[in-house]
Amino acid sequence: MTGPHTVAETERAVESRLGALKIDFESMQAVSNIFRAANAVRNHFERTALAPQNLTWTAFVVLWVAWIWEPLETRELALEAGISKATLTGVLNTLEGRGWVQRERADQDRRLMNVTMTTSGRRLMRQLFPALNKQERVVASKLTTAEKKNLAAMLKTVMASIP
Amino acid sequence: MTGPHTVAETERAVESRLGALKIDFESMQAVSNIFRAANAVRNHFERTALAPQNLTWTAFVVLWVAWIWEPLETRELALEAGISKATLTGVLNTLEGRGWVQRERADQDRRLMNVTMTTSGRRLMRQLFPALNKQERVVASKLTTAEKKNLAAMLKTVMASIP
DNA sequence: AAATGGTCATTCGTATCCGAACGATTGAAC
DNA sequence: GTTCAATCGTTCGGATACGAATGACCATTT
Repeated sequence: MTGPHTVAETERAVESRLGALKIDFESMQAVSNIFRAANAVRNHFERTALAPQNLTWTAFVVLWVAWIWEPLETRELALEAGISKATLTGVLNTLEGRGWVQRERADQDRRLMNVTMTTSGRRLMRQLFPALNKQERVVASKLTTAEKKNLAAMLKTVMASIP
Repeated sequence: MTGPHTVAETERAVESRLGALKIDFESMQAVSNIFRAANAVRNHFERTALAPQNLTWTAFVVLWVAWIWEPLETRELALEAGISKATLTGVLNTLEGRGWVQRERADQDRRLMNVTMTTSGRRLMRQLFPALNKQERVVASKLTTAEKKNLAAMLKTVMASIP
């Protein structure tokens, strides 16, 4: 995941292309490492805990949100999972096709769609979530408890800075 | 991006489904906030600095790596950008179609493909990179310089923990 | 020089991913 | 009771995203 070039090499290369233009390298490094870490961790999860069920990270997140908060409406599920409604439609097709969730049109408001887990889906998550948490422990194993909390807090600060 | 439920509510809901099973919530929060932050920042960039050119974050990263290190081979570009060779082929088709990069088969080794920027691509990046760095500054604006470095370091620690 | 094992970018198949447009439905105004 | 703006999930179009298979090419061995 990490490229072969060092930070210093990159800064020199940027300066040679922009001259005197001021670039905030601390912000750049902080942000780019968020993306690198997210990709690396995501790939690790898909290769380990999620591989036996051939699940993508997104599909797992949707399944997890549905497991925790069911029954819930599609728009809530998309918001909580952090994906668009359009994406959720496709993911739900996948998950429903494998028999892990169910869609039902709401009685009161016929526009809404209620999502619930199936028995098979609940059984899967009871086994899968601890397995995934074990991998979360692995990727965070070199951080102290205080550092994990600090990391989460700083990332929340970043999100709170987005207009 | 952030869901409507609090951390405490989530932990209660997990415990009600797993009973006595031990879950490492600190690791879980640290990891899940990496994903949330990455998605939020990515969406912000695509809505602001990248919107005028209708560029995705991935396409920008590929363009950036090519700009800094050109000429370079496809496999190096994929490694440095953090995507697979298969994905890169599609992204390069997009970027080459818009006239920002060029592909040329290497003379010595006919298997290799060298990627270079076009004049139009270099002009774009000279304008686009400072605009993006401005947005990086925005999302990191509530962190001190020391915190930015600390954040980057902890994320590198996470990546180094992946087997 | 023919065979072989390795490496390269691409193609294929499948699954996300999103914005915009769409049809169905709702609730309120008149 | 009928317009009408708002909201729901889905569809559509285009762009990622990856593993596996593929065809081209290279270097080494026979």
